[in-house]
Amino acid sequence: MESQNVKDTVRQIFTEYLSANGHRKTPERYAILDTIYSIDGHFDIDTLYTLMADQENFRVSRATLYNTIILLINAHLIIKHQFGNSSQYERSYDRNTHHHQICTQCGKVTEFQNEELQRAIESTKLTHFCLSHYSLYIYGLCSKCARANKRKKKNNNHKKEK
Amino acid sequence: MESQNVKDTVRQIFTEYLSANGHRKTPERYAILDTIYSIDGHFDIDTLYTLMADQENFRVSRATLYNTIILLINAHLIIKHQFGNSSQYERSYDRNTHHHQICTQCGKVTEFQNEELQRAIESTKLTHFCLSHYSLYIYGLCSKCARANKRKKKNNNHKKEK
DNA sequence: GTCAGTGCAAACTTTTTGCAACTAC
DNA sequence: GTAGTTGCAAAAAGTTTGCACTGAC
Repeated sequence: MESQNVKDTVRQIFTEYLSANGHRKTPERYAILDTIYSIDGHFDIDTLYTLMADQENFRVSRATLYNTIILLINAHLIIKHQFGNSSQYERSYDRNTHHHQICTQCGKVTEFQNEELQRAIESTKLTHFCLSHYSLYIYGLCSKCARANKRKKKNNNHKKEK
Repeated sequence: MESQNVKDTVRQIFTEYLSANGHRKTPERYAILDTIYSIDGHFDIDTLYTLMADQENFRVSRATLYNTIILLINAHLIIKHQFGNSSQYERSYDRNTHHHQICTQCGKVTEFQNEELQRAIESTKLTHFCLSHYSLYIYGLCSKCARANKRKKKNNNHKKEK
């Protein structure tokens, strides 16, 4: 789907959500949705704030960002993650299901897809629970940090031998 | 394994970790480890602080709790979760692998086990990444909230009909 | 004796809240 | 016109940091 089509579609979904829940269709809300759907990958509130402040887009306050984010989560247009210190968000419409690898050393987050895993999770029978979405976070060492550690260990051994 | 045995074992693991990394074996650190290993399920810093302040155990400051928690994570004796506002922790030694269901409405977190799912995740081939541990969070509605919503919807329909 | 670790309070970061002004309906 | 929204600033909540003191080694 083309980028503009996606933006139009999510705007429509958002409009329906706002109407259905008696919320107003303010220009701020649409500007925020538009900006979010022009970001690839994760973002936090501060990044979004700066992005909207810098570009000619639209100037909105942090409070409005937080308010709108809640609406967008409820409208299933974005999902929230909590790795690291601040909350991270990502758009959820027209994006492939993916999982997250988080390096416990440098904090780097990478995404990966795995259909088999996806199937396994989605076909899990849950008791007393109605699934909406899920997040799988895999923690460990990225190749860069693993290599750095190896080198460090080697150096330490050399020191000891002296 | 008996509770006391577990506590002895983790204390030993912690001792080895501290020695290996040139950290001191302070009474505060062991008191914190002991308290954590007498808690079932999740806890946050504040809960731990209150628990240790109330009981005769040992009085430690929040700063020390944060410091020690980091050591315990690195020693693989506890793992960190980030649902809701504050970070949650749980002991990881001698506890069954489990996944988390989080109600998006009331925030309640429940654990469940599923060996098939566990196998699927653990057998996933990762590229450029060395797995240490993982967390699967399933979001949705708990049965209580799902029922409450149904009732609410019904009432709204009745109102509209008037 | 030395320096890592501790307690305390202050600082910092992220998020929430109260309130006056604004505007979508 | 009115009530839901916005922006701002203040407050709250969670975590980190600086510093003097303590105690493990």
